[in-house]
Amino acid sequence: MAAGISPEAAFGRASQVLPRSFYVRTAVEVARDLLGKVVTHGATSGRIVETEAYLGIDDAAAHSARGMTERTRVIFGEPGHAYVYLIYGMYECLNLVAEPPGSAGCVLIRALEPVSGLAVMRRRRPVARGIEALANGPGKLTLALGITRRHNGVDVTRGPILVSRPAHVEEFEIGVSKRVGISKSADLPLRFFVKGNRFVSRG
DNA sequence: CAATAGATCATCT
DNA sequence: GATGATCTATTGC
Repeated sequence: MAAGISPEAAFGRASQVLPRSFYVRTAVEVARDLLGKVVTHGATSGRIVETEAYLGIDDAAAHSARGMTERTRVIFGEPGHAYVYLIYGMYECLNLVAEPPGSAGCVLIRALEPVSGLAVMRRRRPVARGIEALANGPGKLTLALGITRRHNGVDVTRGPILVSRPAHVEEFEIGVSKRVGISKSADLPLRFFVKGNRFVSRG
């Protein structure tokens, strides 16, 4: 490599943290566009391969469906922040807030393809057999990345959790299906995933 | 393979 | 007092 040429210039583009404007769109647009992006926390990071959109209106499955409460406050707040909540008394789920302040709408991150910090992830998820199982579910990926309710409300354009567009983006097809594990508004096609990717939580 | 039960608790009714 | 945007182990085909 020639002197004076940065690695970024040599490879064409650097990894770049997604700006606030990325999140100021509908939850569906943000959910689709988050596929292929990378979530980083500390030494661990993973590529998003599965998401679900939760809407501000006409979506009974969304936590925001009954208006703002103490728990759902961040969903109504500034886009580009993390909404982390406890599910089934045991696991935590990571969401990214979409849409402008005042408008509810968020995206559940359902599965990651591990990118860095694999050894740390394995330590945090000793029951996982292969690397596919480290983060192929919403409760698993928060464990693997060390994300907890402490991170509820953090700004993912600033850290300690960051979401970026990787320097090298591979092409992929987007699959669409019903969301997983809900009983209300269950038939809406709001789950998006990288077609054929082995780290998706189900086919 | 599929189906099911148990773990465990903050939030909301 | 009931309800989950889940995961794992176990049981049954």
